[in-house]
Amino acid sequence: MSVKTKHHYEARAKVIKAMAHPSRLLIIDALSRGERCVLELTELVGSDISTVSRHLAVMKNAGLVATEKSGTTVNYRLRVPCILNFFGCIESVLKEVAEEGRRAIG
Amino acid sequence: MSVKTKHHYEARAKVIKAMAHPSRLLIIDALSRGERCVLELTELVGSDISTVSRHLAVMKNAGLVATEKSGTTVNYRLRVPCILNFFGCIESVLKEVAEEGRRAIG
DNA sequence: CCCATCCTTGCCTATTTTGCCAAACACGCC
DNA sequence: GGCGTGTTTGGCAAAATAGGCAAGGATGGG
Repeated sequence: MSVKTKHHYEARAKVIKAMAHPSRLLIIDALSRGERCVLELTELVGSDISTVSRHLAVMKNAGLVATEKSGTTVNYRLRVPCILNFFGCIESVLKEVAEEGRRAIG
Repeated sequence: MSVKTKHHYEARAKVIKAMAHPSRLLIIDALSRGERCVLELTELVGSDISTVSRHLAVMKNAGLVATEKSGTTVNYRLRVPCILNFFGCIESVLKEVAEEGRRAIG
């Protein structure tokens, strides 16, 4: 089954790191509804276009997204849709934390 | 459904960030097979115990793990087992990347 | 009370990440 | 070739992260 070498964990971590940023999660969310070019994503994220371009480069390098050129614009799409399943689990983590907070108060 | 405020993405990112490190993935892996104390995890990870303790603190703060004291030792356990489902998806990302690499060569 | 054990925290340094601006690059069009 | 639009990259500064050592709790045993 799983081999669990140090390198293996590093490879996994690289993929997860590529998601571990608010703007990148927003981008994933947007891409889950279809392809988007850099400019569109820039408007959604609200950072400088160079910043968004770099976020996308990180995600692409990790294998999360793929690109397709169309004239002068570059369209990004999700490459492995199963990452969308993460969010349900993340929500339940947040929910647990919230409940704990509530218990601590009341 | 999902509200998608900036704060929402930050909260999600915090949880994912808490996983985005090789040692922390190793810890999650270990905890998936049962509770472990700090010392046991330290041996598995191979870093200084203070480093491991801090990794655990980050993960706890994010809601990934919970603790239970037993005498002088502190046992950590996974709090939300669904995060284990991530790994299957991560593997498929890595597999895609590997295939792409192979295509690029041959 | 003192000690040993287990864990966490303070402090410091090295590294990585993030983000912007400006410059470069790519492409289609005239 | 020159221009405009869309994207990436170089360079830099600010901030966050990681890791070790040493010091500081906490807890149970004698």
